[in-house]
Amino acid sequence: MSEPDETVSSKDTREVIMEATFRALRQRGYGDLRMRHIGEEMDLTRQVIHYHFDGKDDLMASFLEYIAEQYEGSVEVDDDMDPRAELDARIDQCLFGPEFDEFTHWDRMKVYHELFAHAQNDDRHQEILDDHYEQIKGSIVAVIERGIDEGVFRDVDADRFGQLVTDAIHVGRERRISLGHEEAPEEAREAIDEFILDSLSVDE
Amino acid sequence: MSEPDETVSSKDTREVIMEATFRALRQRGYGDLRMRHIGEEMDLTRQVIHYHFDGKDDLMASFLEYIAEQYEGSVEVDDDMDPRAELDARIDQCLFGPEFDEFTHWDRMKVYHELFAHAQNDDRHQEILDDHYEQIKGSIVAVIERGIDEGVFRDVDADRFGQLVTDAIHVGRERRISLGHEEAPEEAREAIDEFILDSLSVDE
DNA sequence: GTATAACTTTACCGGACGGTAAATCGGGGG
DNA sequence: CCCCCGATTTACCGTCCGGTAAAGTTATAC
Repeated sequence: MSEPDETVSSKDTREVIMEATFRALRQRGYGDLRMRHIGEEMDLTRQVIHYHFDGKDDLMASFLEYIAEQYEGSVEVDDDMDPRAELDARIDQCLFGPEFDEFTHWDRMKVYHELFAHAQNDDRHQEILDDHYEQIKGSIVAVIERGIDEGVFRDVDADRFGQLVTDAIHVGRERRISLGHEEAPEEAREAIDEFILDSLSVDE
Repeated sequence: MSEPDETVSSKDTREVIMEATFRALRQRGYGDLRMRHIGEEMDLTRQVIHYHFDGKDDLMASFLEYIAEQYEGSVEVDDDMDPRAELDARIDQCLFGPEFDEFTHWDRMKVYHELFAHAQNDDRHQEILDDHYEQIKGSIVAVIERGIDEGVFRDVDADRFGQLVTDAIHVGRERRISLGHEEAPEEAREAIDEFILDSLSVDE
């Protein structure tokens, strides 16, 4: 039931369900999420969910793909940006923004990190999130490689540096979300600059 | 109901319940944990839990304190260790060991990180975990400060470096647990060495 | 206009959930 | 010997859960 349907209205309805799931998940958290709550966040009744998805597990897997896709699609960089500027933009985007439609960056991250933790008990979720991790890390690795080619970065192991940056972003967000450390994303940004990006520059 | 009881047997029973909770949590995961499952992991019936704890929420908060305490108590360092050796030992302990009784390091970490993610929806859990984070980070900051005093480390911001190390440990574990990246803890160890500890040494 | 297919609603179910009341057990003091 | 009381078991309950069957609605094609 996860493959896209043909008709227009069913696509709309699936979108409506995804947004309702988001709203319910934001308010209740993953552990207290009930099909009924999702229904209450829509104009439609909760039983339509069972028509469009094969039960709760399928819904959650589809929702995880939906939110990961939104995340990936949200990255905007100019083609003519220099590598360092693009790298900065990507990092800032992961740590601080952007907002679109009714949901804030931290709404999305709260839900994302909650599903991330749950993935250890769900192979399907783990697979989706691993793909997404590779995608995010890959986009950072790519810009580092471009910087090396263009001579603005030192000839480092791009994969390794990309992973460091990705992980530093992740833990900065998580400390804010799980422990309530409001300053954690800013601190993560500074640590990335000082300990990783500085050793990337050719003119250090 | 969280304060320690006086009698001997009630203390034993609480311990039995904690261990049963651990076993159930390891097998089922937090989201699928039921009072019934904990009962099945003990010789006692599940209703004794309600005699010793004020329901599931109180049980889980007590369990979180129990597991955090175990974690803290597990760190063994000699008093006469030099700061760099103690720092290495503490990092390795957080990343790789030790095991005690029937549970492995990763059993404990799986449960710990799952509760960590849940803390964003539970103020009591957040408070306990924040205290624990400060404790772990504090022990690392302390040894860095000692190293600075003894002249084996450069005069850096010990609090900042302690946080970097703590966070790098956390994300290395999480990537292994949530995404199944078996090599992540090793990579975290190498990254800590190369990017953080190297810039601590006076003889770089 | 009416047959058909897509979609939505109404009504309902069996089971699992956390929790409680009351009965029972078992050891120490009188 | 029995009473007391903390500890545990047995039996049970009201509620909520995810899911389904069937009726109703709407739009389109012929």
